[in-house]
Amino acid sequence: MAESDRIAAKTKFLDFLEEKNLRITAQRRAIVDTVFGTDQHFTAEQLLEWAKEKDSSVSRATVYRTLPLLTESGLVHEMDFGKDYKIYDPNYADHPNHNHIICDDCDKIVEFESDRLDQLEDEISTGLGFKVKTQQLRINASCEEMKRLGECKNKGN
Amino acid sequence: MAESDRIAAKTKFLDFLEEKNLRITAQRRAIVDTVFGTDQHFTAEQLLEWAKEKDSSVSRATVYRTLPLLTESGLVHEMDFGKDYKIYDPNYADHPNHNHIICDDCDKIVEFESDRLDQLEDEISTGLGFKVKTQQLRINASCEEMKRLGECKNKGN
DNA sequence: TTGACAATGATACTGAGTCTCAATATCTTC
DNA sequence: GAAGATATTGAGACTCAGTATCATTGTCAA
Repeated sequence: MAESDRIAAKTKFLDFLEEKNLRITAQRRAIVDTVFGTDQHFTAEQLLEWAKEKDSSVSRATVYRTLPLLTESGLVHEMDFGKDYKIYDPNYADHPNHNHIICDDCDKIVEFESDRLDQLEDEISTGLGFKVKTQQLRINASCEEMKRLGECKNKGN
Repeated sequence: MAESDRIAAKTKFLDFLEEKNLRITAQRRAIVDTVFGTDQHFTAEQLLEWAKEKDSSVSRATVYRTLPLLTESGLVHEMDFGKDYKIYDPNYADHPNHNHIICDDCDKIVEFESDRLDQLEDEISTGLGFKVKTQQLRINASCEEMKRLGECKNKGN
């Protein structure tokens, strides 16, 4: 994410708070700076850890309270890969329809977009009488190609 | 699921146990009878409750130990709709590639299959150098059509 | 029947996420 | 810039799905 995009995302979030009559606090600033200061996917616990480095007063409760605001604002995307924690993606504002492949062996995540896929999903949902709210294609795989290239640091077996 | 399919699924699972040198116990029989005695999707806790009705000696631990065997055998499919519990689908042996739409309002789940979708997913994954293990398209939606028909017992708002 | 060991139940434990509540910070109004 | 209404906070208790432990029991091949 370019520096300008980061600032834009931050500004959008502060605007979002204002629109909802929510207050801009030091803790929220630290959290938002953290989220839009990285390109990486992260977990709630990671975000807590990183945000604490910026402002040690940030607590677990505040992180968990702020995450729904970030997803509601459309700037961060919440993902579920069947692990017992959720993964958050801060690159969502720019690419609102991208999907993910996760390597079960090394947890590597690759993002991709496909207009054909989006179109097909909409077609199917509408045909079944549903109004789509969110859709997530999750592909669990093993990165054969990367294994060959030595990029997949196979954890298990 | 027709009676014959239920018996076939049960038999397949008992064969699966035998192949892996696992033992056929009264508790496993009760669990398997329960799973293939319904068409419904269920949670681990529901399965525990139902199986206990057949054999009160079935414990939570055994249910949680048996579920991975059922999914590994390919007869039951584990799904994750972003809730804090997993949902299991006993109709998987017959329709190994079906996907799901869940209504966020009333929790109604509708299954669907699409060859075009499967094909497209494979194409994309292969193109990215991954060998697909499992793929799950999850669509969270609201069942507009059903709301109109009064079938969606809207829980929230 | 026996014996190796797979499987069991009870229960303690884990860990992500939620809730509570008294104390504090923000923001608006004057 | 004080005051007051109230949104927000941190600490820690709590929830709850799922896992681990371990002594006891059940299965099944020999």
